This record gives sequence, C-alpha cells and structure tokens, in this order.
Amino acid sequence: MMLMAIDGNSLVNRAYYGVRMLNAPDGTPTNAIYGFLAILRPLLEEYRPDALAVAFDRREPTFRHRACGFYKAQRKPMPEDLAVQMPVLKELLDAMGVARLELAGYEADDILGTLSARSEAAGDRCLLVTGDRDALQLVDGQVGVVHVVTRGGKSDHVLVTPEVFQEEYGFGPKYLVDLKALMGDSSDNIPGVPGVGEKTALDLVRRYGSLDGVYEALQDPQSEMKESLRKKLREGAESARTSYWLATIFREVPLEKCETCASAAAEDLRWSLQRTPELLAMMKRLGFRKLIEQWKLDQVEMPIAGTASALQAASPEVEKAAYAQVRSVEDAEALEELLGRLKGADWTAVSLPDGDLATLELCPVPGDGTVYRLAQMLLEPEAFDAALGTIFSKAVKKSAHGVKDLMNRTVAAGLSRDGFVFDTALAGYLLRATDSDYSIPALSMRWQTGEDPNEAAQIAALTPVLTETLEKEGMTALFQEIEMPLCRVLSEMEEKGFLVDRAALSAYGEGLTAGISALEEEIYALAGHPFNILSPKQLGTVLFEELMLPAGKKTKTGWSTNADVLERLRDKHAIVQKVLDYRTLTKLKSTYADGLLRVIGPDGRIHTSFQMTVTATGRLSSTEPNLQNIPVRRELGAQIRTMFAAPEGSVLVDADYSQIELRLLAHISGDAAMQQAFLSGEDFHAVTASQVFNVPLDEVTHAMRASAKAVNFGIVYGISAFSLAQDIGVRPAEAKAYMEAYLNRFTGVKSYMHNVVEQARAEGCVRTLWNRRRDLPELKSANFNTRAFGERVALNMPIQGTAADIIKLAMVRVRDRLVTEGLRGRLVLQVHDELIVECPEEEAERTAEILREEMEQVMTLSVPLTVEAKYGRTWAEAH
DNA sequence: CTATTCACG
DNA sequence: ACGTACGTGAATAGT
Repeated sequence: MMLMAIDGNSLVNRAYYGVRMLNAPDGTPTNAIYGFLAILRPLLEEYRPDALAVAFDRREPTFRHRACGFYKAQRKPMPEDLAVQMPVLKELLDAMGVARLELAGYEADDILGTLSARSEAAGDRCLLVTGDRDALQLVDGQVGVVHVVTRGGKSDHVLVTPEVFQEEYGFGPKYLVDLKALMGDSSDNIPGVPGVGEKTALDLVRRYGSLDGVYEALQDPQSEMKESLRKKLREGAESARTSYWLATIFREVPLEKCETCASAAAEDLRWSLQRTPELLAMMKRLGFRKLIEQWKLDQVEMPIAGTASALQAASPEVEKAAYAQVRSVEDAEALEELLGRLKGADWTAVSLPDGDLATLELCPVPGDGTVYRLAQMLLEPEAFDAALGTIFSKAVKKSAHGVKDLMNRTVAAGLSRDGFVFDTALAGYLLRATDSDYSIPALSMRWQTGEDPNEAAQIAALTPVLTETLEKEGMTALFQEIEMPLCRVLSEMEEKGFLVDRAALSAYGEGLTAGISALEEEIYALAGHPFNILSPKQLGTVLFEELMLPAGKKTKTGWSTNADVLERLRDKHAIVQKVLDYRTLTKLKSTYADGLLRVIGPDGRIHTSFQMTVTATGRLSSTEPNLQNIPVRRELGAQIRTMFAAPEGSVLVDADYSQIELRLLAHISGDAAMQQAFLSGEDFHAVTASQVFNVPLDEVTHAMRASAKAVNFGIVYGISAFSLAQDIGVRPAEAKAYMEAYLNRFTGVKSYMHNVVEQARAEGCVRTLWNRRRDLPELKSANFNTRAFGERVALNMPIQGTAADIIKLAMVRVRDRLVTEGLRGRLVLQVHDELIVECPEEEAERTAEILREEMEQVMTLSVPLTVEAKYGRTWAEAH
C-alpha cells in the first residue's frame, strides 16, 4: 500500500507561476489548474500510488498565528486570477474522485505530516508531493518527498529519500528544522538567528548535530566558535527557539474533523482514474484537450476509435480541429510500414514526447499526416535499436524542435548527429529574435498552424511555414549556412567540455573563505555590530543612517550601494573599501569557486550549454554554468583562468578578434577616416584620441587614449554625453565636446547613426550584414525613454549582431577545417569574439594558423579583420 | 517571484 | 522636460 499525499497549495502555486497564460473557452483563467494536472500526471505514472489525497491550506489563522503574531504576518494575498481557480480545481479533484483534505487552523504541510505519520504507524509507504523544501523534514524510511522544482521554466521532480537528504545536507532530515531555526526563512517570516545565514547554519548543524547541540557548544568555552558568532547566537537564542517551533510540521492534525473528506484512513483514500462523463465534461469545459487525450478520458464514450474522431463526435466546438492520427508502432509489420514511409518522404518531423529516446514520434512529409509513435518498451530491443539507427542516419532528413539538444541525446545514445535539416525553434527565433517563448505551442499560435496537441504534427506543420517566411525575409542563407550547421558544432563543444583543475579551484575557494571571514570581522567592528553585508538594505542602513555617509543614487527600493556609489565613498570611511573587497571575494567564492566546483563532471570537465535562441542580437549565451563571464579584468579573479586547462600533452589555442565591433562600425558606416585608421595598422584608440583632441599621434597621452576608448565604446552603444561623462568622470559639457569633436572627425559615423535610425523607423526593424533581423517596436513608442532606447538598439544591433554572424560562421569553418585536415583539435568555448580550441601540443602551431585564417577570411570587409591567436597550457596563458 | 549586484564581451 | 550605454547569467536578499 502506498499513499501519495500532495500539498495542493504548494503545487498550485508552482503551476500558476510555471504556466504563463491559459484560458478556458469561456475566458476564465485555467493556467494553475492545467499546470497542477501537468505536474501530477507524470508523478502518477511514475510512482503509481494506491491511494491519493490532496491537502489545502485554509484562510483561517493557524495555531502558529495564534501563538506567534508575526508568523506569515505579511503574507501576500493570492493573486486574483489564481484565487478564482482554486474552487474550480477543487471541483475538478472531486470529479476525479480524489480525496481533498483541509482543516481550519492547520496548513497543508501539517496535514501531510499527519498522513505520513499515520502511514508509517500502519506500516504503509507514503510519498509527499510538494514544492516546499520544509516538507523534507518529514523524510524517513517509509516516507519519501517528491520535491517539485522548476528548472528552466519546466517542471521537474526529485525523489528525496533519507540518503539523498543526508548527501545534500550532511545531516539527517529531521534536523532540517534545526537548520531553519538558525537561518530563518524570510518567505515564512521565520526570523532564525539574526546575522546567521545559510552557510553558517549548515556548518553549525553539521558540526554540532542539532540546535540543542549548538547551544550546548556555546556554553563550552573550549568549542571553536568566533566571538562574533557566539554573540549572535546568544542574542538570537529566543528567536531560534521560536523559529524551531514555527518550522516544525505538526503531525497530529485531527483529520477526522475534516469536512471535505469522509475518512482519511489510507484504505478510504484508495484511488484510480475513473473515466466518468462528468469528468470528461468538466475537462472539456476547461478546454484541456491535451489532457483528455493523454488520460484517454473520452474512452468512456468511444472506447476503440481514434482520439480525433472521438473528440469530434463528442464535442462540437473542437470539430474544426482535425488532429493527426497517432499510430503506435508495436510490431515488425508496423515498423516496416514506418520505414517505408520514411524512405518515401522528403523529410520527417521528429519529436521526443517524453524528453528522451525511449519514445519517438515521427511525422513523414509528404504523407497522410499520420504520426508514428515508437516506444522502446513496445518493441524488440534489436528492432528498436535498428529503427533508431535508420531514423538518425544522414539519409533520413529530419526537422526537429531544438536540434542541438536532440543531437546531444542521439550522440549520447551512440547515434549520429546527421540528417537534421530544420529546427523550428531556431527558425522561430531568427524570425522574431526578441520573443521570449519559442515553445511549440507558442510558435503554432504565432504562425497559425492549428492546435494539434501532437508535437511532431506541429513540427510538420510549422516547418514549411517557417521555411517560406525565412526565404521571404532573405534569411535562408543565415539559417542554412550559419545557424543549422552551428547546431552540430555547439553540440560537439558541449559534449567535449572544458577541463578544470578541481584541486586548484578548491584550494582557491578555501583561500577566499579565509579572506571573507577576516573582512567580515573587520566590517562588523567598524559598524559596531554584525549585519548581513550582502543585503543592500542592511548595508544601506549601516552606511547612510548609522555612519551618516552621504547617500548617492537611489534605486526604486532604497539607496544604491553598488560599486560605483561605494567607490565615491571610499575615502570617507574605512568600512567602504572593506565592503567592496568583501563583495569581490564573496562573488568569486559563490559564483566561481563553489559554483564551478558544483558542475565539474565525473570526467573532470565542465560542460556548459550554449543557448542559440536567447539574445536579441544573435549572440550565443552560455548557461549552467555560464563560461562566458569567467573573470579576467582583475588579477584575483583572473587566477580562475589558470584552472581552465588542457590535459597533459595538449594545449589550449585561444584566438580573438581585435576590436571587431569598431571594425564593423567602420565598415558598415562607410566612414573613410575610420577605415583609414584601421588600414594604417596603428593603435586605433590612440588614433581616435589624436583625431578628437587634435594632437599628433605621438603626443597622445594615456588619459587621452582612455577617454577616446570610452568614446569609441560609447558610440557603438549609442551613448549620450551624460553617460559618457559618468563613465570617464568628466563634466557632461566636456563629454559633449568630445563627442562632437569625434563625430566631426568621423562624419560617416555621424550620418550612419542618423540613417540607421531613420531606416529602422521606416521598416520597423534593423538587420545585420547576414540579414539577421531584430524588430524595433520601441521606435514607435509614445514614451521618450522607450524611443531613445529603440534608437540606441538600432545603432548597436547591426554591429553586435554582425559580429555574432561572423564568429558563428567562423566556428563552422574552423570545425570543418580541423576535421577535414585530420587534426585532433576541437573547439571547447566561444566568448563572443574569442574561440578556444583544445589540441595536442604538436598540432598547436597548425591549429593556431587555421583559427587565424578561418576567422580572418570569413568575410571580406573594407577593413581587415585581425585575429590574435596564442596557445598555452591554461586559459590564462593562452589569452 | 523581483530587485540588486557584479562577472563577462 | 524627460533620464541617461548594448548584450548576457548567476547569486543573494527580500517580497
């Protein structure tokens, strides 16, 4: 017997924020309800519980509120469009026959705690489903928590067992309460011990076992604890006790008093899906066609017939939608038919409905629109593997959604990356680079390709529409010659990864910790008391109220405490420099030392993901981790680059474009003087300085060059005199004079700035040299700031975007050159104007040569594109 | 979740 | 008179 108990409020909140917008046919919002079921369905399939219950919070104050006035005192009310969905969800659960538990005075958490306690007592297993980490305190031998998380906008879940918890926290689940008593929880208004954050609290519980253990150790003068921490713990003792009580989930809720459910005995919570006409009617009313299909709810009416026809017969309002027939391929004969169809088709839409290669859906085109579903489970292993081999061969041309990621899957399964000819996500992105959602439903909405819930069918419908639109926009070459080939290159780079010296990084982190502790003590001493230095709010109070330093800029929530502001205050008080240093060190520790250590794979390498559909300009981005923002500007941070290395016998070759954006400005604007400056081969910023300040080249000072450099960058970004003044620390009038002098020397740039904005206004978009486009609705805005922003973007995007086109094409060429010349070097990283290849030592020179050649020759411009290529054992050495 | 801060090109 | 540079991602605090 296994009971699954769900925290309804927690799940519905995740669902609400996870699903953007969704309405029933009658217009009422349904996103939270849909999201709830979308999270629940895979859980039911995966864990197959015998019994099911959903617990909800009630509006009434709980026993915690009664005892403790501030508990969740400022809890925000539920958003209106979520609140209206709650009764509907409950009605739906009733229609599904799922037991619903709620009781005034108790939170859903407490009901879960009680159910799990009772299950354990009865010797039953129990799975608690929640998005709330607090419930992890309930984990025990027979009690697991399915922790629902949102990753990258998608809902996912992790089964937390005692072992998993121990591994992650370093102590047992029941001490989670002790942890929370120390660190507090701002979202629940649990204060904890002021000044003790997550790090300290974790360390304390690991070391002393429990809250009691910590306070016993506090009594012991022998125990190793810094005086500042002792002070915090002493002062926070009472708060910690209260927090402990608040954080403890109550496990003896009188469920018998619950009015929404006749009995909470496990036997009476037994559940299996009953396909009733009432449930079907309700799902239709809500417009959940996909769920009706997935749960086969319509089988109550037409048990055998295909889903599409059943729906059409049952529901007049969906009659228009002729959904694709989905055929499950379950025997050799059906497989034969599918392979025949693939052979006869020009191309085939492919999708992985479960996100892995265990299930494929294929829609051959041209064809009769049938979607073939191929499931590993339903076929002989040999037959399934052979089918995969054929499908992912070069001969079968495929269109898919997110080709790079699909390639990662195929290659991990020992299959090839060949034959991908179209990517609907990538095409959708190229056509509208500023959209935020390129999911299949979003694309089919935008491109009006119908409402078929089947992904493969949608890909098949979208592919020709997007192909034509790309052609019409003149973007076919960009798509075919740059973006599609780049999928393979990036997939290979992600697979290879970048080798990191784990031990060195770890030691570096230890060093930072020492520095951080020392600074912390000094800052507390200077402030006169401990506080959270990383909290802008608390820091602002200390600096601007207690120490009475002159407050500068404001943010919408209070005083600004950013580095710009603090640097101006550096000489006013000794604490300021220490705070700046503290920020630097904690940043390096948390984001880089700890952050990178967390993602080093078993192969000792970091495998970043490159995002191809994120930026508005055409650049790539890098996530989990971001390897495009590894420190370099300051020495301490740049040390991290010594830990990115090549393996023994290999080197890293690092090639970067020199001033590619300014060269593109010179080319695109057609400014003869600027082109001449680049053709002369002189130091460009110095030449600019000599022009702007009207002095001979050899009389340009460092300061003049620095100012000219700032102006150069500013021009590329569409700067104002005010911001330039801010940047280089002169008065706006002076900055304005620089800019005027600059634009009078480079009149081509001046007219370009004017023309590009004019053209953008006329056409509603700007383009790169490869016809990558960005829409600019901002230019038509009634808001001055929005319009000004649009103008700056109009100036910048063609430059930044062309640079992106160029390096992407270079990546494809470099990769092909390395392969066709039989060299063993492979790209490992791109950082916007820089490429890094890892190669055997003996191929270093040749590889550097190829990088330089391909990068420089990728396009012929009116100015040379120059590349500097170096190599070394580490990234620091090679750059 | 949003806001702030700070790392990169 | 407005408000003040383009493009990103991650960590943390606080709502």
